[in-house]
Amino acid sequence: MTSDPPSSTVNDPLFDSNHRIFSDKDLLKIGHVPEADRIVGRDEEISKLAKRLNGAVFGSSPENVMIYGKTGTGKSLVSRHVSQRAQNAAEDNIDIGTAYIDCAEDNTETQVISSLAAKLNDESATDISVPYTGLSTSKYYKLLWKTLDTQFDSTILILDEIDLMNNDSVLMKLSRAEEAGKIDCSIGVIAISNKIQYVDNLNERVKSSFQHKEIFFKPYDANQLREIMFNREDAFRDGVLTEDVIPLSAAFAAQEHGDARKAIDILRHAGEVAYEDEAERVHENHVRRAQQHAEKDRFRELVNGAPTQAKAALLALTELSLNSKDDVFLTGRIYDQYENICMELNMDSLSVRRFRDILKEQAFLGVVEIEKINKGSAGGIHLQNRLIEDPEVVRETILEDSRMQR
DNA sequence: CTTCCACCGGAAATATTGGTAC
DNA sequence: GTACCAATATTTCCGGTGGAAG
Repeated sequence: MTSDPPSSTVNDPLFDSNHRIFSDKDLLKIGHVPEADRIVGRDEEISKLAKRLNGAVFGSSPENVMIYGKTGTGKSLVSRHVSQRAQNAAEDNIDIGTAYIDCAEDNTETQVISSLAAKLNDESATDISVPYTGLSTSKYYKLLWKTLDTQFDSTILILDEIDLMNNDSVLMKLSRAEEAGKIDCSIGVIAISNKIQYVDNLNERVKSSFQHKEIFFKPYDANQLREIMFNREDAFRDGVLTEDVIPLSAAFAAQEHGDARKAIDILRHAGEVAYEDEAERVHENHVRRAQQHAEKDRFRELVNGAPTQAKAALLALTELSLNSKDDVFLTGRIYDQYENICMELNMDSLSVRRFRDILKEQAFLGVVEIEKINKGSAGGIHLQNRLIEDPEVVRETILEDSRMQR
């Protein structure tokens, strides 16, 4: 997590180690955990969480905790911070393991368990190797238990964005492992979610075995956002930031329900914009442009990162939009166009059923908009699809892909 | 008030991908 | 190379929809 000091051994002038704008950009990275005295306005949450984990430090069981709060309110930050401190504070004869899993990446039971095992496993200490994939779920569990047993007295597991996981039973199995005598290591789970109803939707069996306390995180207010950013000012060189930059970024982020992640993103972007501009200092207009860029970039990335079939589908929709004055089209109409495109590009075309789902996925990502309409006896229920962004822009983005050339 | 159109969308079945272990 | 495994992609099948037309 800590970065290397800037090296001065590079003498090719093409790469300059003395960045004009940033002095330590890592401070603005998403996963960055600042030192204790730089965490703003979360004292209460920190001490609450610490109380729950207290047991681990002295060799008894930590409690499970469920943390709620919107994005960018410091949930992951505080969890990582407190668990790290618990690990450091543990008594001499006590070994605490900690692991952080983002369920947005590992969103199945097996992936979570295998990642946990891989992260906690110290091969030199356990003589176990955890394969990246290929084993059955139960084998991964066995590897995890073995790892925990041989290395730790207590473990704190952070499961971030747990609502994105498709299977609850991990929570149950983790809580039960100890009482079932499978392992001799206590486990405390910190589950993080931004949906308050998460627990309500849990399976009853899971709910009863995952006994937990709940902690709520409030959004940051504008003052706290500002303070957070001032705390990371060191990421920039001295005097590079003009006065308005931080307050303005804070204001933008405050509009997004006090999302500190957004605030820092904008700040970093503004620095990048200023750099590309060859400006000496970061000004207010860089922040504004950073804000706009962020939106466009996000969209381009969505389209660019889409699978080839999805691109073909979007291309069909774009061509229809460009060639008629309408901008909404029925799925069937788009499908015909899509089949033409596939034929010309010499690629396989998917079934209509699948095609519908692809459009729905794109709607979920915010690239298209779908409305359900009913034509009565003239044709029942249909979906009307519309591109949200300018078709010309979408078309250009898609055509950047070499597989889309005709 | 009923009919009826043709697409919608859930579910199950099947195929494909990408990996370990032996 | 063979047997497994999880995850994801796609196809097949089919009952459900709901408002305009009659």
